Amino acid sequence: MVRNPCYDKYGRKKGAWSPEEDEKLRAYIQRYGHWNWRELPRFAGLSRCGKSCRLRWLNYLRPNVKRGNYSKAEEETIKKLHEELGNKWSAIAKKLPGRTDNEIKNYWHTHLKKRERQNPAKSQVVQQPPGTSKREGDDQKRELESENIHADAPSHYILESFSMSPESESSSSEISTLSFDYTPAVNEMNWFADEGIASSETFAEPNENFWTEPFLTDDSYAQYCYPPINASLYDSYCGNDTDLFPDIWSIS
DNA sequence: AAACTTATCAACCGCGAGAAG
DNA sequence: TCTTCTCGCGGTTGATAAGTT
Repeated sequence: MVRNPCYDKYGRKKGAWSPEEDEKLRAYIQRYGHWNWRELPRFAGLSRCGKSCRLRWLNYLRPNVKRGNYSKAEEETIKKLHEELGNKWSAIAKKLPGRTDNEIKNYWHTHLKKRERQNPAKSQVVQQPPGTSKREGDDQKRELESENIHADAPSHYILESFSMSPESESSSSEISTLSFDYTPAVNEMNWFADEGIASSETFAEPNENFWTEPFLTDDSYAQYCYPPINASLYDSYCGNDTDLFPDIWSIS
């Protein structure tokens, strides 16, 4: 279901994420936040483009991301908001805590859109029509199961007011919005360590210039850089405007 | 059992908005 | 203003699981 790993012309990995990459990214962001997506993979030791890291974090690694099993309430919310907002997936996702725009978009295209077409007059969840594939039937079964699980699930307005406990909040997407407007002191970073990040030791503590140095300019930062390269050559890391990378990456 | 078809969803791509210089 | 850069969004792709013939 995932794309095979491959490498772009700059040597950056594309396709499916390995558990090791996931762990590196998760540990890095939970420890330091995502201060700059473009630069992040370099510091996190990932040969990925920032965009890919961002997507992976938001859609998969971020705490409190719910997966699968949409409740009826969530489904109704999606349908209703889609009627109101159209394909504003990110806006819809904001109303569904734990769901990502990508996931909602996928869900819409694979489940709801089809049903809307089959029964445009009715925005209710409809019974499985005869002749529908077995797989669809399984989906409905899963949906019904999830419906039971979430029998008391609130409407989207209630979902909207969903608030996380202080504990979950501290380990949730709030972290994902941490920017370097907020410059944590080293002891404050232990806050992340409290999350029980197994590989938090992967990253050495930065020196005091770490957060204000936009680019690697000397070897003292090499520990954050994988593969170790001259940062000045890294400038267009995630852009489409450099031919330097084949050589750079081939060094490692 | 094999070949073919369909559904799913993670991930990629391109573009636009907004911020900063 | 204009340019550059980063981020986020929405559309699309493609590998693979699941179903059908």
